[in-house]
Amino acid sequence: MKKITINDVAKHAGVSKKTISRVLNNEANVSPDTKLKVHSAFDSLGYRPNPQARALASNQSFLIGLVYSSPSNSFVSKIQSGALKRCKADGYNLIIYPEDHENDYLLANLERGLISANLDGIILTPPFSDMKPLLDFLSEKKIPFIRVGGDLSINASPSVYSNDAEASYEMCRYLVSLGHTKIAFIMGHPDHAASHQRLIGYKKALSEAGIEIRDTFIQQGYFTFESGEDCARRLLSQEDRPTAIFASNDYMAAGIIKVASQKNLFIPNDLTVTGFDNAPASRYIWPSLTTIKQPITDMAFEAARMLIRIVRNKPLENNIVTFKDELIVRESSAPAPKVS
Amino acid sequence: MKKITINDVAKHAGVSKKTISRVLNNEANVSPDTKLKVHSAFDSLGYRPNPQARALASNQSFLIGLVYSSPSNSFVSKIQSGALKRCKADGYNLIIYPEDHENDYLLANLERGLISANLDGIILTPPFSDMKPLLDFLSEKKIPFIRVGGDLSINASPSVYSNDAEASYEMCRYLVSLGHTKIAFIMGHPDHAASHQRLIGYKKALSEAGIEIRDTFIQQGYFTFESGEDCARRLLSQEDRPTAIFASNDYMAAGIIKVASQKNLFIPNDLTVTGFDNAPASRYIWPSLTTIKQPITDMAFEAARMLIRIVRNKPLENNIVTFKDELIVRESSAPAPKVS
DNA sequence: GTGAAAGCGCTAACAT
DNA sequence: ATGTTAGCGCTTTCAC
Repeated sequence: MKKITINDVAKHAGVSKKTISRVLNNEANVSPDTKLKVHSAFDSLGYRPNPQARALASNQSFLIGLVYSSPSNSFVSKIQSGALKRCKADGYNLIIYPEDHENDYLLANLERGLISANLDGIILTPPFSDMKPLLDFLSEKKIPFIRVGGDLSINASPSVYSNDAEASYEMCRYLVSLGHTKIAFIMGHPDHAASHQRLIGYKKALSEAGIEIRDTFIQQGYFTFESGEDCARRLLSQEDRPTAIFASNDYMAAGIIKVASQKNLFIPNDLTVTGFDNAPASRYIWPSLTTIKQPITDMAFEAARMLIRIVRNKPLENNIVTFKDELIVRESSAPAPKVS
Repeated sequence: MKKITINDVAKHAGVSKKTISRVLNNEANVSPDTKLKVHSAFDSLGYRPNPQARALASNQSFLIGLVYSSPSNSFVSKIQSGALKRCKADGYNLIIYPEDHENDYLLANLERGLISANLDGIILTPPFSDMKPLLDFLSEKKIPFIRVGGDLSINASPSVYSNDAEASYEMCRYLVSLGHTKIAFIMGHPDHAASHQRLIGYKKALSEAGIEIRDTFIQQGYFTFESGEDCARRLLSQEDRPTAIFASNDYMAAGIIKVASQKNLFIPNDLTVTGFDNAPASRYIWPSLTTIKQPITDMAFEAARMLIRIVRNKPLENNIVTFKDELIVRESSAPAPKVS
């Protein structure tokens, strides 16, 4: 079975191969009549254009890169599915780059990998969306990129963004509304800009409510289950322990619940625990977690859409697109216990 | 900044471009001397071969497809990272195809997608590794593929495989050794061959232990948290309820734990619950799950390795490679309660 | 051990 | 509205 090429189709349809190419690329200036002929030739021959040949001739690769760190499987899954949906619809393939952002040779490896694949554009997710050297490198090489969830103050390039500070603020307002005043906060990995934004929201909400901010109630976590356990142990062994703990992601919140259960604290009656991200695990654990849902899939979809516009030299409607987070109340939060 | 091509390098090194090509592809018949010259030309010019041009000329795409359904983020994550590691090391890019295996147009869509990308080979994971029409289609089109975790009886093509029946058998033997006799089983999605294998292991272990197999103790689940809840409700409302429930994956086991907790059953003392897969959630929930760990990452790595050998027409050492699963005992299992 | 010429399957630029 | 020519950057074939 020989491979069918554009020449075979041209012969079969009785036109030049340039005309075939025109039909393939939906260019103007093809009569409806010939278009029909060409399409029927496609069908009867079962023709599939060779993407590598197109790529070479048109100096595009139709390849988009997606760079991410993988602390959370659910985040990765959502970001992939959103980006993929848009890419496939536009005829692009998605190449994934899961990278350990703490690797020393990260930048060199990544740069080599990205360059050698000859990508048309790159989607950067946290914490890569905030790595200035990487951003500068891509700019210099004139490789189009888009940032997802980065810090807007770092770089003026096109970004898709969700307001972490605001979502965190909303969560804390909710906790305050339940009557909590001893609210602890577990930070995310410091390399992620979002971690700092979430802290800002926490502080703002507490200040506005007239609640004193205690340093001992703010613990540094790293987005892992184990770091959540560690922070919980430190928090719950304090003499005047918090009645609510807000963790910067759901895995850390799960760690808190484990430690609390081991200490025979009943959740949510003895202790309110909330998370961030709406990971699948937030539904699987018991009690299920009150958390913040970010529209990650939609954000990735939009990021891919914008990137493809950039690649094709079409103007962007907006350089920054913002998405809204949502508070999801489940079983792990309850009114503060009455003071004894 | 102009793109540098093989011609620039040839000029710079004072050799023909064929020689450059030889060095690029590690072919024989290049003197060490010229090889050195060429490499230094690479460095000083910062040359990166254009993958699309190589692809076109050599009639390869250096693209591997990975097809999977996504019931479990952790499974997807492991399979991706294993396959990716091997692919990148060999100069291949991985294109992901997350597909809903229950979609009516699945086969047509998938076939079109796989063909048009011009992949060199395809990695098939469950339940796609067992879809005979798909396997036949790929064989007919002479697209190399490898199956991961499929049913060996369906197709004689190269496969990477783990013995689900045996792992399930081992888990049940463990439950029996704890003194359980009322052991229930929650099946996985019936489209997955592994689901049936796991049932076989369950039946074998119980029979060997002289335990009667009760139909009411075998429930049909679908690998989702919710299906686990449903099955648990049916199981735990029975008059003579089981003292141990073995779910075919961890998400369903999490569903059991939730339902049990709501019924004030204390795990593991009142009820033993075990899962399968060693998903991250199995550690995050409380009590943590006794489960089966499959070496998914290693299996995917091996699958990619074998596939690339096939693509390159190198002989396979073994057509079928088997991996061993491992029982992981955590907190959710305990000896059977004494009969009252 | 090295090179010249041809060509992979498509698109770009310029006719007509 | 359609065709002609050239060429994308590499590998292949075959010569030396």
